[in-house]
Amino acid sequence: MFTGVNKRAKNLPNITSDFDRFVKKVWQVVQGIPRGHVLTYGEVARLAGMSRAARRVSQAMRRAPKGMTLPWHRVVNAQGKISLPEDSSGFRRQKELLENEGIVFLNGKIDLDRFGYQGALDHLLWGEPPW
DNA sequence: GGGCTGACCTACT
DNA sequence: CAGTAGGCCAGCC
Repeated sequence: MFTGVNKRAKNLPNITSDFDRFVKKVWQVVQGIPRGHVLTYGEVARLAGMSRAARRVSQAMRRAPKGMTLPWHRVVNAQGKISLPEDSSGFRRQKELLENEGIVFLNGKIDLDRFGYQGALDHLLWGEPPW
């Protein structure tokens, strides 16, 4: 019986699972986030075709090949906050990268209406940068 | 298989 | 606004 049909074959890289496809889509989506804007994990998941896979987005980004340039710092949680321990080097690096793009933190939070998905649309439609 | 852990999210108090 | 509860699902014992 083929009980393993739907299982991911770790040792057979040419067999791609739904999750593998999701991972690659996440890379594309993240690479498409314009400078000076952010998306939430949930939005990235939805744009990558799995609306309930927000917790998988970080996994996907960590899997990016070494040479690949991913603006991973442009992904934050739904509260507009950096989802890393505040005392970690990763937190400081992400915050610095975002601030270098003109993103403003207010009480440790990014205003998603300005810098998030909707803000990016407004920017495209009206040509008014949020910064 | 079972249990536990996350760079999460939404809904509800 | 803060805190909680339940849901989510791949990966790693």
